[in-house]
Order: sequence, then structure tokens, then C-alpha cells
Amino acid sequence: MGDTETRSAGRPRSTEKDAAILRAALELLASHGYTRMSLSQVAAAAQVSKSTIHLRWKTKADLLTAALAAVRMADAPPPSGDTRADLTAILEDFAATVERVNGMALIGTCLAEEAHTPELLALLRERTVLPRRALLRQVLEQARDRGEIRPDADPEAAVSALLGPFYADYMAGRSGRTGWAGDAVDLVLAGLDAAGR
Amino acid sequence: MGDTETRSAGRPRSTEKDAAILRAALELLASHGYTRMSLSQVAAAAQVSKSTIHLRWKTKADLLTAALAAVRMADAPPPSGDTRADLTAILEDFAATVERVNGMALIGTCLAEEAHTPELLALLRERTVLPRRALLRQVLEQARDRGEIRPDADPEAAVSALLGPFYADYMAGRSGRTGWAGDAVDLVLAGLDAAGR
Amino acid sequence: MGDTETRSAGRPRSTEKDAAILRAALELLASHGYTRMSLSQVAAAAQVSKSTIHLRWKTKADLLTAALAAVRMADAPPPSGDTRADLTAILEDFAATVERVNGMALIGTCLAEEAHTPELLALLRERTVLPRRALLRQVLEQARDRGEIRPDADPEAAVSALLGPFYADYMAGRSGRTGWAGDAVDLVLAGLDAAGR
Amino acid sequence: MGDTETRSAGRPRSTEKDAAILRAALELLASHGYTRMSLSQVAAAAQVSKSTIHLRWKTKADLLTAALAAVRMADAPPPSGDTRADLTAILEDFAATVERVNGMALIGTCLAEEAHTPELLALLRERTVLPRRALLRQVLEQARDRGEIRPDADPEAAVSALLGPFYADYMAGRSGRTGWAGDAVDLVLAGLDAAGR
DNA sequence: TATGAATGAGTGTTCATTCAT
DNA sequence: CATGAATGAACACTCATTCAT
Repeated sequence: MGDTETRSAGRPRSTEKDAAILRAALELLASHGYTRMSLSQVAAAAQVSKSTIHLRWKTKADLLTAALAAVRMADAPPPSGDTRADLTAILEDFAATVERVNGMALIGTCLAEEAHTPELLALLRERTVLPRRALLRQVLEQARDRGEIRPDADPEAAVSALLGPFYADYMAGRSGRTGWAGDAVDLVLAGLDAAGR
Repeated sequence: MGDTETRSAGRPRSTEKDAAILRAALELLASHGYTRMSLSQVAAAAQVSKSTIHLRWKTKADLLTAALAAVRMADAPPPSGDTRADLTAILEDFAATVERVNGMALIGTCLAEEAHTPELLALLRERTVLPRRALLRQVLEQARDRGEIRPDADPEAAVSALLGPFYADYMAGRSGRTGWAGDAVDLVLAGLDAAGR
Repeated sequence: MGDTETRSAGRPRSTEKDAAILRAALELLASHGYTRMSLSQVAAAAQVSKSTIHLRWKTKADLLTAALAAVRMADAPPPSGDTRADLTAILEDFAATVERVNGMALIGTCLAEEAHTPELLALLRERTVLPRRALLRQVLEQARDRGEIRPDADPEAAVSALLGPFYADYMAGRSGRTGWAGDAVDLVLAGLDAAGR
Repeated sequence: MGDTETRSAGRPRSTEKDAAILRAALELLASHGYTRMSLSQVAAAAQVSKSTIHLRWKTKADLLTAALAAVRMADAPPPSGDTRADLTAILEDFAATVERVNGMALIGTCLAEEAHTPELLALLRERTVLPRRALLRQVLEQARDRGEIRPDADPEAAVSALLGPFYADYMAGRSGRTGWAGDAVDLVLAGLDAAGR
């Protein structure tokens, strides 16, 4: 109302419903997985009819792709300049986020569906994995510029060394180990110590 | 008569069919995921009727649990005594195995199904993840005994630091990066250097 | 706009299909029995997809319960005041109805399923057996009020004596014996003669 | 052993197994109904393999026909000469037998299967219904010979009048009504009183 | 003879999608 | 736009029956 922008005739699509559908779809994707969730469940959770979903997205894959595309990494904690503290904060925020949104199940779904619906994993990468890696890389580059770590260190490998223990712990059933982030940071900083060996 | 060896009556169960079913089930589990694969597909791939599957395993979950339970870590390369070389060999064997059996999709399925069929992830852990971690830990403990790494190092954290980069790389779309294993070993050995910092 | 009459949104449910499904279900229930009939058969007979059935009734038992619930005793012939004639008319209408709808098979199904799906027999009782018994009892009570039968006679026992021979004849393979109704009425009226013995 | 009668070569069929199978089949027929019972259940209950059943009876219908053919009415109580007491005793024995063997469910199954497997109802009639009717008829004929009931009375109709209330009561949910047998006998004897009306 | 393996047909039910209002 | 009806394909699982030992 009061909106004078050009728009197509007829009743405009409700953006509240758009959002409700996407939110419900994402939650079900994480909790039930791609194939086990049903559009009926999404419709019920979003309080719309199944047809309303199909009106917006042609297929189930389209809907879930859109739902994943709407995922955004939450704002990162502001850097303090202390390399060790900043890296640890990013890693702990990562772990907390994964836990909060049932992230390992979501990751599992995207991995399991990779052969069938590769967009899912691609989107997960683009929206969550790569942005977080960029944050970590940034801190590492600053540290390198300040001479805290070796100039020839491969930053991508270092980022994987920081994040990796989280996944490895989960696979081992050691999820939620306290101090993992600090340990990872210690190890990487020690390994890349500017003093070398 | 006189032969009292135990031999069960009736037609013996075909071990070829046993194997064909389990093989087909595992392949389909990795390529399609738990819910997307069907027992009809398994039956067709194993050249067997669906009932033949049900004769052996009561439910789909039973079959796939058995298929996963049959997965065994391939025999590890014999240790050479050279810590760096031994760790690298184990990690490279790990990566090769994962690639060979479409392992990330399998892992994804187990993660995605964790809420619904937790046996899958539990078995994957028991049969593949934990045995490999044990191998790595063994090498690390020998290194510690020889004074190559700090005596107070947490071996489990070190194992996660060795394996983790593989997962992190995969999630970042950097799978197959050559030298990842060596990099990880270097980092861990440098970080745990007996000399300390 | 301005028309606020309640009319539910979306495509209305076809009442022809409702009726066709219930009719087909009842016929198959009588001719094949509960377990031998299949929803596919109902769907085919009603010219409807199986899903259309499931849209209306969640389970097979629900459908057949509804089909039985839709059975209604046909309107009874109006009482003439002549006790003998009225009782005979009710009994003959009963026999005709049973024959028309393959009633003994239907009764058999309900009896056979009593342990597994007791609703069937309960509904058959409620919708057909008890209403007819009420009609008979009403005529008997009027006869008693007019002094035609003993005042201390148990009306329920008399009703069972009137209806019973039909079942007993059927079990003996003597179904369709002409005059059974008149015989039963004669016997009961003679036995309950006000004059006593 | 010691049996010198001619018999076919090979191991003779175990008659214990024959009996165990038939007994199990009959019990399951009464408790689950024709279509709901399975040959696996029979095999398990009789402690034989399914094949052992098929070796003796070609099909499920054959087996159940044989099982019903083995049913025999238990020996009737000896007649005392007292018409009223003898009729009542037969009816009460009937009701007790039906209750003991889950007879209404068995009757229901035979009725429900009449269109598909008419042998079942035919056998039930031949082995249980008609013999009992013969007993009742015999008592009635003696009563007629002694002049206790009218000579022109139709004995078959009278038999149906004696047995019928049991079925009618069951259908009305009034099963187990005490005194039903005495009531039925009273009614019939009163109605057929030699004195006429 | 007796067993257990093997099978093809069939079950009720679910679901993504399309259709009519 | 939004809804609920309708559908066809698919699913896991069961069963009477036949086959091989």
C-alpha cells in the first residue's frame, strides 16, 4: 500500500508466504533430509497449500535450492587485531552456528544429493563455507603482513587446517569437544611460526 | 550315515547372491542415498528378486546396515618407522579409499540419516573412521616415545588435525588438492615439535 | 465481494466420486470379503485413482467402515395394526434386503473380522440389526398393550425368536424357504398367546 | 515298525505332522480368518516347514478344506427321554462348543468365503450344522410319536426355531444371554403344543 | 520325505505434480 | 493469487507357491 512501483496485474504474491515457505523448507531439509521431507510438510509448517508452493517454485529441487540460497552466514564478530583471538572467535562462531541449525545433517544432505542435485552443495559452499573461509584467510593475511607467520605459508591450506578438526571430530563422534578451536589455532600458528624450524 | 557334521537341511543359501546384494546395496547407497535408492534397484542390480533380499534382511534399514557393516578399511600399508612417511601414507590411503567408494556421498547419507537411522553413522564410525584414527594414533605414540613430539600432546586432537583438512577441502570444493596430506603432516609435526616454541 | 456465504476455497470434492467409491467398496466387501478385496479393485470399479480414495479415507479400514456406515435399512413398510401381518412384512423385508445386498457374505466378513476390525460388526449392528429389531419390538409391544400376547413376555427374546430362523435356515443350506417368516410369526404368537398354557 | 502292511517306498509321511498341521490350520482359520492367516503361521505353529504343508495339500484352500473336514461334532449328551431337558441340553452344548472354538469367527469366515471357496461352508454344514440338527430332529420326532407335539408340525422349521435365537442374539450383541436355550425350547414346545390353539 | 531358498504377483500407502474452481 | 481435488508412479513389504538340495 502506498507502493507506486510498477507491478504485474492481479493480487501480488505475499512476501510473507515466500519467507515462511523458505524458512519451513530449510528447517525440514536440515531435520529430515532432502528425500525424506515432503512438500506437504513444508506446506503445513508454512500454513499454505501445496499449490502455493508450486506456484512459486516449479519443483521440489527448485524450492530447496531457493531455500539454501537464502541462507546467509551471520555477521562475523568484529576483528580485534589479536590473531589468535580472532581466529578462535571465528571458529567458535562456526561451531555454534552448525549446532544451532542442525548443520551437519544439512551438510550431509547436500553431500548425499551431490550426484543428483549438485546445486545444493554448490549453494552451501557459496553462501556459508567460502565466506567463512574468506574471514579466516583475511585474519591470516594480516598476521602474515605483521610478520607473525611465515610469508610463504599457503593460506588456503592453513584455513583447511583450522576448520578441518571440527569435521574430523564430528565423524569420530567427538563432537562438541571444548577447546578444539583453541587447539587448532595453536597448532596452525605454531606450525606457521615465522621463526620457522 | 555316520557323518554327523552339522549341515543344515534344505537348499543352501547362495553366497554369491549374498555378496551381490550387499555390493549392489552399498553402491546404490553411495550413489543415490538412503531414501532415494530402492530395494527394486538393489534387486535388479544384484540380479535377484526383491523377496530374496527380504529373506535375508527384514527391512531396508537392516540391509543397508549390513552393507555398511561389511565395509572394511583396506589393509593399511606397513609402518616403516619414519613418522612423516607413515602418517602421509595413511592419509593418502584414506583419500584414495574415499574417492574409490564415493565415500563423501556415503558419509553424507549417514550424516543426513543420523536422526532417522543412527545405526548407519554408528557403523561407518566403527568400521572405517575409528580404525583409521587408531592407526594414526599408533604412529604418533611411537613418535612420542622416540621423543619426536612433545609428550604432553593430545593424540586425539592431533589425529583430527591430520584428517580434518581432507573434509574441509572437500567442503570448500578443493578436493583432490595434491600435497594436502604432506602439508597436514608437516603442520602437525611442526606444531607438536618436541622443541616446543 | 459482499457475498460472505461460506464456500470453501478450491475445487470442490466430487460427490459422484464419493458415492461411486462407497458403492464399489460395499459391493466388493460383500462379494470378496475384507481382506480379499483390494483398494485397487475399488478404485477400478469406481473409475477413480487409488489416491482419490486415500484423499477421503486414510486407511482401508476407514473406507470400509464408512461404506458400512452408509448402509441404511430401507424404509420399513407402514404398520397396518394387524400384528401377524406387520411382523411377517418386516421379516420378509429383512430376508429380501439380505438377499439383495449379498448380506450373508457381508455378515460373514464382519464376523470373521471381529477380532481384527471390530468396528465393522459394530456398525452393522448399529445400522441394520438393531433398527430392525426395534421395529419388531415396537409391533410386539403394541400387541401386548392390546392384550394379544402375555404381558410378562420378554420382547428381546421374542425378537430373536422371530429373526433367528432365517440365520439357522441359511446355515443349514435351507435359505429361501418360503413361508419361513409366517412360520416364525405363528410360532412366536402361539407361544406367547395371552391365554397362556 | 512291525507294520507289515503294504506301503509306498521311502520314508512314510508322519501322521503326527498331518495332525499338527490340521490342528494349527483350524485354530488360525478361526482366529484370523481365511485370508488373514498365512501358511507361514501354520508352519510355525505346527513346527514344520511350509514345504511340508504343500507336500500334503496342494493349495491353501485344499489345506483349509481338509482342516474343516477333520472337524467333528463332539459326542452329544445321551438322551434322557425328557423332551424339554434333552432339547435344552443339545442347545447348551451347541452354544458352549461355538464359544470354545471361536465358532462365530469360523462361521463368519465360511460365509465370507462362500463365493470364493464354497467347500468351506459346505463342510461346516456337513460336519457340524446338519448333525446337530439331526439330533434335535430326533428328539422332536420322539416327542411327536409320544403325542407331546402336534403331528403336522414341520420338524425342520422347529429345529431352525430352536437354533435360530442363538445366531440372532449374537448378531444383536446379546451373545451369552443365560436362559436363551430354555426360552427357545419353551417357545417351540408351547407353539407346537399338541392341544393346538 | 523334508527342508530352506527363491520367486512373481500383489498389498496398502505416500508423494510430487497437475487440474479445476 | 490461492486453494483443494485428482492422479500416476513409486515404495517397502507379504504371501502362496515352486525349486534345488
